Amino acid sequence: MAEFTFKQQANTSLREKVTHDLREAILNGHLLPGARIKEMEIAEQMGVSRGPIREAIRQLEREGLLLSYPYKETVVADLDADEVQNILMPIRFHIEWFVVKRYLDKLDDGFFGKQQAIIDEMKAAVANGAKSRLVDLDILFHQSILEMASERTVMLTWQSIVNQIRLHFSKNLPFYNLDHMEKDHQELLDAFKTKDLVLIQQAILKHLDSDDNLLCFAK
Amino acid sequence: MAEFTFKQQANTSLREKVTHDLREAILNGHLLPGARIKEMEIAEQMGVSRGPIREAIRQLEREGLLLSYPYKETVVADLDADEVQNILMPIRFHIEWFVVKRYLDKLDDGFFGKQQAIIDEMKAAVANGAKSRLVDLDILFHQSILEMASERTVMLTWQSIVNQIRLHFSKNLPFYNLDHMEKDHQELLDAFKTKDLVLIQQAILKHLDSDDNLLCFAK
DNA sequence: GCTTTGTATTTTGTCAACAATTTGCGATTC
DNA sequence: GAATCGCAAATTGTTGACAAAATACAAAGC
Repeated sequence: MAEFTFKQQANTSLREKVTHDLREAILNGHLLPGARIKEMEIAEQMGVSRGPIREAIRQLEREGLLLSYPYKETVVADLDADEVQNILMPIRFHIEWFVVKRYLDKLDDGFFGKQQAIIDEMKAAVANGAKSRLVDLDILFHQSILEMASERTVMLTWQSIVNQIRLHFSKNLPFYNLDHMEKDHQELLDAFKTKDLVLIQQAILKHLDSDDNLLCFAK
Repeated sequence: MAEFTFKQQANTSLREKVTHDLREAILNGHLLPGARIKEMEIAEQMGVSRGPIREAIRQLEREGLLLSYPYKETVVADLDADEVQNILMPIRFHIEWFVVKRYLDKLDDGFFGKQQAIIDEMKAAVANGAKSRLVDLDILFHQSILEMASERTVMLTWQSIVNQIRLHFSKNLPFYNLDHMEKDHQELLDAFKTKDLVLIQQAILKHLDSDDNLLCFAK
């Protein structure tokens, strides 16, 4: 039996907690696109000084969630559905394909089990109408693929797009037909299980397309 | 004739100047990968306080040039040539293709003239052996394509990869055969001039490949 | 000699005050 | 009454001081 060890302490700085809370507020729709971010207001509400707030703003600006105009104001960004579909989603597809191709040998039963558990929870979430949980599960499914690689550039690229994708889906959830969700991801997972790169590529491409088609107002 | 107007004042904050100078120091190789960034040291050298330095660090972290470990240190990132070639360059290709496809009507003589001027300067730079200028010109050529769109997501994505690409090329310049440079870009521009999307796509794909093949140690 | 412990130093993280800039608004002028 | 000006308030930008954490290193114990 493995010897007992303590878990690593979190050791998160205030800045990271602020970034996290501010990000969640945006993703959960408590701060809507166009809403002005006043540093002092948020600092008081959180009970911290403006320093960590400002650093968080710089980070979220890069994540595409905030727009900052020097000396003027910073506001919550608005996303263009078309840009998300035609720029960010294909980038996600691309890095996913890169990782799967390169780390094919890491596609083991442990991985498949984890993915299957996510899909099963999707099924439950669809049944319960737990829509926001579905968005999280979708992100989780795709992120866990990328985490196999744990390559810096992969994760950095992912982080620079993931929250825009998440916000887009949260915002447009009413326009999506969620019933497909479980089936689409199951097909993707089944393709992974074959370990056949041709089949996997086809499945990823199809997954991308299916997302596209679900968007009612797609151009 | 157009009426005379004054140019917009720069109105750059200290934070932005610090970010710029720090970025240039990294791109010009004055701060090598692994080098530790000490906030106080840089603040003293620049004659500013640590606030703007810290905000610049947050930004450059997101640009992939710095790595920050909370409560410990931040160091200059090292880039994996393979990741740049297989992740970042295809992303560049992708957003370029997206922009050209969508803004085909903006491909006018003014645009072609600007691009031709860049290529002409490439020719001169190759002749003079002005290598670092060549890297700038390559970036400039591709950036001016994206600037046609002035779409937020396009520019944000570009900014999150451009400096990694620039650093990669600066670093690996000795391994590239620069003679191709002018010819490759001329082919791309000629394809744009046809306004034929099939030809343009072929040219972009070929351009991506040619970059790939120039890399002597490519896997 | 090697490990462990305590301590000084260095460095990062946070804060609260101050400066610079923008914005809102009322007074003034034509 | 519309435009301009000047001032006050609000907000962002910057700073220097203080707090917390990590590191380096010497001393103590085995």
